[in-house]
Amino acid sequence: MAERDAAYRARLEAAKQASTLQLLFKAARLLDEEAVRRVSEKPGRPRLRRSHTSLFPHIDLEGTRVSVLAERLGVTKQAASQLVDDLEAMGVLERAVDPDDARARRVRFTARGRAGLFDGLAVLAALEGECAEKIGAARMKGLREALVALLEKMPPGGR
Amino acid sequence: MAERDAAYRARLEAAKQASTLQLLFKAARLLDEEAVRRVSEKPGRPRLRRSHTSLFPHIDLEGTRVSVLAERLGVTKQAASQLVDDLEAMGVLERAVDPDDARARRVRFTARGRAGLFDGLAVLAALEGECAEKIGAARMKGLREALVALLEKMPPGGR
DNA sequence: GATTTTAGTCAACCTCGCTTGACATATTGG
DNA sequence: CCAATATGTCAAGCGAGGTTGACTAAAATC
Repeated sequence: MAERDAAYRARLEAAKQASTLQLLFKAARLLDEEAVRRVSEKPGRPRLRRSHTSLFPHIDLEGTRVSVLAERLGVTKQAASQLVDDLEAMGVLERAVDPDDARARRVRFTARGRAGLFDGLAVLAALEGECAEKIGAARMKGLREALVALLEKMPPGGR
Repeated sequence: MAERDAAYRARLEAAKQASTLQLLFKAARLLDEEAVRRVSEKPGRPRLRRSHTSLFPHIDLEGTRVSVLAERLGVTKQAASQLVDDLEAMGVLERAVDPDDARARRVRFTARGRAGLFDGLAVLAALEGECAEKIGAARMKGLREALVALLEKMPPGGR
């Protein structure tokens, strides 16, 4: 029994030590938490949730229809509409008319929304700068190269 | 107006290109999804959720009290107890008596739970091997070194 | 030995992030 | 011009992942 326990412990330890993926997950989680913490720390900011921010990259400059947003997010249009509702109430997005189709609306950023977006990106850039300082430019470069290579080979087919 | 739009677009593009952190988040998310997909693909496995697996690293070999688990997870003991309930029903964990304290129970893995744990770690190791193949050993080493350095300088104080 | 604290559970409820279903309105296609 | 289709909203509901409050039983404290 004691032997089996020792073997168990040893295998667990080995797995922990070996897994670069676990390190990746942990680092991503911690940094993400830190970024969210810093952004939401700023007073006068609407209380954004992750589901809200995940919408942002999909909003085109000229405005994007709710159904298109839903498709890009992989959710129903009702769900997308709900997110837009929230962000509209916060003054981040607005629904403009679509000149080509009276049924549709074009969801786009307000001036305030754009400003907030850039603020958020600035926070991220600052955090990244701190990381580079801590681990050195060489390691940061290695990190970036590995991630770029990894992402290039990932999306198609998954495996 | 067209000028402002161009500036907006340019700033967004710059931010996207520059952010190694965003690459990190994306890679972690995709790999995590892939790992979860592979593990839950295996038939005959209990349907674990992330909240369940997040409990595992906190369970000691000799068993761990629910209140300790709650503390380590940063949730209430009721929430931790709920997770243990689920995993007990799946046959992954069990509540053993605590010889030192008749109020307490010691939550520990069942034999089946341990086996499943190692299966999961094996899946992770396989996925990591595939990544290394795709990007090359040198880049994988660079990735690992950067992550180790990063995590060493992160937990205390955060910033 | 009485009182207070600690370990754990039961029950009700909450928010978040979605879904399905029903519907009004506008556009497109035969 | 009428039927079929597409855009979006309203309403209800659900599962995940928690929370708070009330309670029991066993230790610890005095």
